[in-house]
Amino acid sequence: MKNDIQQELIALVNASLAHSGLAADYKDDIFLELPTDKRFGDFTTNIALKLSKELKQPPRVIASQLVESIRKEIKNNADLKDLITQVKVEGAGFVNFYLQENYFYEKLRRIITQGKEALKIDLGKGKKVLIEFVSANPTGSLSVAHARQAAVGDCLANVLSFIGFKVSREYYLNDEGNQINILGKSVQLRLKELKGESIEFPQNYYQGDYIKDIAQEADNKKIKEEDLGDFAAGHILKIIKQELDDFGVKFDCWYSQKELAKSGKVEQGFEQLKQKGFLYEQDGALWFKSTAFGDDKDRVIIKSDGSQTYLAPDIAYHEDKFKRGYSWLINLWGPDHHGYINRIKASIEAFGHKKDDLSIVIVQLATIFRNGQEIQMSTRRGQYITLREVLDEVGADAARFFFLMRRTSSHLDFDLEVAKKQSSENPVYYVQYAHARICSILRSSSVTIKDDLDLSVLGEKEELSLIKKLLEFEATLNICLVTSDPYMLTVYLQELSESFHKFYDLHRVLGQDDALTGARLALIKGVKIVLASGLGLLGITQPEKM
RNA sequence: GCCCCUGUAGCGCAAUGGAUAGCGCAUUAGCCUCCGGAGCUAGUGGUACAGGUUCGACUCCUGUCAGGGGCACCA
Repeated sequence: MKNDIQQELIALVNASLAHSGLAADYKDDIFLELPTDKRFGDFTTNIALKLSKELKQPPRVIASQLVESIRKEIKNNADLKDLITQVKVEGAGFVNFYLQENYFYEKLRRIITQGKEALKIDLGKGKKVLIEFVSANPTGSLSVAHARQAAVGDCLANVLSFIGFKVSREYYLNDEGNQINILGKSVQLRLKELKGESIEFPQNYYQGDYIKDIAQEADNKKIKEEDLGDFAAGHILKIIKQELDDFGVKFDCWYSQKELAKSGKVEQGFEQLKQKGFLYEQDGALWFKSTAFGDDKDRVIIKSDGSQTYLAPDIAYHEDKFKRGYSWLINLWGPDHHGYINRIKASIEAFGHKKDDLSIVIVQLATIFRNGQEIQMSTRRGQYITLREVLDEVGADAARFFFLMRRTSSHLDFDLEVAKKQSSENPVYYVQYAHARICSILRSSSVTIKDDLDLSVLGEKEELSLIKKLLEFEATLNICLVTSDPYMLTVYLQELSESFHKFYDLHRVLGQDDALTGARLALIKGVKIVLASGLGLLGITQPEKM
C-alpha cells in the first residue's frame, strides 16, 4: 500500500475530470482529509461545488457525472481498486470516498512499529529558518509577556524542526544604547544611596529592588562608574538565561547589538541603501524612504543630533540574518511593535528580498488572574508579574501549556489557581493523565505486542475513531505551519485525550482474549506515541505516573 | 484621528470557506466487586448588530456598537 493516498486520489480525480470532459487540471485545493467520524467519508472533494458556476449545472449533477467517471478509473487502478470501498455523492454535492478499514490499521501499525518517526512529514525540505523571539532588554527579569513569547517561539521552532525545517532560535540582545545608560544611572544612584547620600530617584529609572542588589555587588567588586551599565546588563542577562533555562527554552544564538555596531555592518547597510536611492537627508536627519514599499511615512535612521534610532541597527540586523543563509525569518514581537512591521518589511524589500521572507508574529499579552480576579501588580519584584513568579507557582509544564492554548494573536487569560488544579478543568492534567493512564495499563500487561498482529479486530466505533484521531496529528502540524502558530497542537491533544478516555471507559483492554487484548494494547500504544510526541513538541513532560 | 487584536451558552474558550457549531466550568441526573474516578454518560443553554461576496459564512468584505492594546527624530 502506498503512503500518499491523498496524492493518488487527487491524481485520480484530475484524470476523471479530464476523461469525463468536465474540466482540465485542478491539482490542489480539491481535497480535504476528514478522518474523523463526525464527517462523511474518509476523504472528500468539493470540486463539483466549485465547478457548478462555470459549468452552469447544479453541483449534484456534476458530482454524479464525476463519480461515474471515477468508478471507471478505479477499476483500472490496481492500488486503489482494493482500497476504496465506496465513492458517492452526498450533501450539497460532495464526492466522498470510503476506504477499506485496513488502510487505517496499516497506518496504526506504522506508528507502533516506527514510533515517532512515522509521524514525521517533510514539509520543510531542509529550508533554513531563523526564529527570533523574547529579545527582551537586559534591564530586568522577564515578564509574562516575554514568557508567552518564549513558549510560543520555542514550540513553533520544535514543530518546524519536526516537519523538516532547519531551525535556529535567536535572541537579539539590546546590550547598548539608551536603556543600558539608564540602567547604569539607576545603579549609580542606588550606590550613592547605599553610601548614605540622600537621593531623588527619577520615575523613568529602573525601580525594582534588584537594582539595589546589583549596586551592592558593584560596590564589592569596585566597578568603575562608566562600566556600571554593562556590569548591570551582564548581571541581569545571567538571571534571564537562568529563567529561560528553567522554562525549558534554549537559544542557539545570542546576537549582540553592541557587536553588530562594532562590526561596521550598520554603515555598510546605509551605503547599500544609499546606492539604491532609498536614503535622503532632511532637517539635518537621515531618512529611510520606507514609503517606497507601502509604509505610511518615511522613517528617521540618524537623528539630527547624529545618533542612530533603533531602526538603524535593526535594518542591518535583518539583512545580516539573510546573509547568514536563512531564507525564512520569523520574528515574534509584542503588540506594541505592530506599527513597526511595515518599516522593517520595507527595509528587507529595499535589500531585494520578498516581503514574505519575513513573517512577523504578534504575540498578544497575557493577563494573569487568581480565582477570577485580575492581578494588577507583582507584590515581590516591582512593576510587573514575572516569568519567575509564574514558574514558582504553577511549574513549567502548566505554564507552557497555558501560554500556548489560545491563538497567539488573541489576548490570553491565565488563571494561576486553575493552572494548579488537578482536574479536568485543567487541560494540562487532562492530557498528561491520559498518557500516564496508558503507561499504567501497559505496565500491568504481560501480553507482548507483536509487529504482525491482526489489528482488524479493532472494529468498535470508539476504536476506529481513535485511530482516525491519531492520523489527524499530521494535519494539525500542517495547520501550525500555515498559520505560524503552534496553538492548534494544544487543541488537538485535548481532543485526542478525550477520544482515548471515551474508548477506555467503554472497552476493556486487559483480560480479553489474547488477540483482542494485543490489538487494543497496540492501539493505546499508538495513542501514547502521538501524545508523547505532541507534548514533546509543546516542551511539556510526558509523565508515566502522576 | 489613524492602526492592531477581540466579540460564539451564565463564565472561559474551540471549529484549515463546507455537511448536525464542539469542549471545560457552573448547574441537574447517573456510572467504580473490574486495566488509574485526575475519568465517563445524559440534560440545560448559541454565532453582538446591519448589509455584501459565495453553491455554501462563526470564518472573507463594508459599516455600526462594545471591550483591550498601540501611535515618537523612544527602545
